[in-house]
Amino acid sequence: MDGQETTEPRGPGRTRIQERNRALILEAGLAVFSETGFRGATLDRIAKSARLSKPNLLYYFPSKEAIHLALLQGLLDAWLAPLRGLDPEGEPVEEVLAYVRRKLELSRDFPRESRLFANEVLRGAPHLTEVLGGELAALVDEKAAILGRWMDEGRLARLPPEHLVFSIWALTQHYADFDTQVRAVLGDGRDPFAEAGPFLDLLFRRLLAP
Amino acid sequence: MDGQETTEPRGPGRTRIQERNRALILEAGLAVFSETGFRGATLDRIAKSARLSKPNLLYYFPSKEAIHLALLQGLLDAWLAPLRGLDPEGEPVEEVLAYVRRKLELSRDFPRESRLFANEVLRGAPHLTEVLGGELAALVDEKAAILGRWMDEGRLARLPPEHLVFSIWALTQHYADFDTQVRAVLGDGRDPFAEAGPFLDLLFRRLLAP
DNA sequence: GTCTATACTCTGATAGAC
DNA sequence: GTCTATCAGAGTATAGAC
Repeated sequence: MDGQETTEPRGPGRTRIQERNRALILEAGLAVFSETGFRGATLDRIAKSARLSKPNLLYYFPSKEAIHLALLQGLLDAWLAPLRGLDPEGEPVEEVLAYVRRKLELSRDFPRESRLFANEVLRGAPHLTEVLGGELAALVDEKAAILGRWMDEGRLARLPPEHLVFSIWALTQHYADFDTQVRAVLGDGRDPFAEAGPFLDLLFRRLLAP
Repeated sequence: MDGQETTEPRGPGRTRIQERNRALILEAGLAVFSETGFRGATLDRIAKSARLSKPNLLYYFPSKEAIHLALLQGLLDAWLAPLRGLDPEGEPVEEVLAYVRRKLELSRDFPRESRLFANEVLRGAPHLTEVLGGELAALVDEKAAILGRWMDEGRLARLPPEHLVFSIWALTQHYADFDTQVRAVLGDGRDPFAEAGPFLDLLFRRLLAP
């Protein structure tokens, strides 16, 4: 998700080369895993994409699974950041709209990360069970409580708060995960994300107006 | 999607056993492909699930790809039927709501089919390119025109019609494809689909009211 | 730190007996 | 129609030279 080795602090005892190669492998792994899922990905293709030999890959990561886990871990913070940013002190409708916008930007700017995540959840999320039931569920609970309070105060239309969150996830991620289908329907020359922005803005404004 | 060999017409020159085994293989293929995607699925697992030997599998289908293609083909009609059912003579809001309901029922009753489809589109839909750009795009164009007409007549809120369709797909399929995540957030003892029904009803009623 | 070579398993697919 | 046996290739991972 970034590549600045000069500013990024290095792990304990890691040389610049090691940092660089780890980054190369993660970048390659992201490309391959997001396309074919965990089981469909092969070390051969990751190695080729990273321009490293297969054994060299396994010098940096003990296994294929380790690469996958490292990617998912690194992804999660960035993925949950927009929801974390929902400010209980803010203006309700605008707060939710800002969340929708940030989430749509993630879909636009990091579609491979979105698909990596989608692939994992589709499988039943074997590498994410603890996170989904723990960190994620807790975060949604916390923010759902805020949304519920706003609804009680009449500052937001009454809706099941968790499903409101699901609807934001579904609508924004759809443009990354189903990109192929969206483009097939819209045809060439149209920009799905440019159209999705105003559409989702309008949708949630209508939905949430108290 | 069904199993009644007695009422279902048989293909040309197929015995009852052949029909039955083909159905067994497709059922097993659906289970495996929907979990791990095309590349992640193996003939071994499909064979085991169908309780047939691997060569016997390949007696009925010439290749792994053929099983996958047969599944996708069989799926598409059922998948597009709800949208086809959108009646230009009906009452606009109720027509769209009926479509949403039928689509959500598909997600609830055929989640594996939904995930099979999601897996394929996530990969870039190599086995569906013609269909997406052809049949699907044409159907959406046709129905988008109807929606646009209703909007012109002031019987439906003005929205980009294609994105309205995308939003229906995204919101209904989310409950099948991200079932793991939804359940992790909601916790045990809650029924995602029972809650999603009224929620989506409310959402689209608010969104579409002229 | 990186490579070649290789062990060993799994995978899709075929041959041929019954 | 179904099975056992088997193939060639791809898969993950390791050993060991440099």
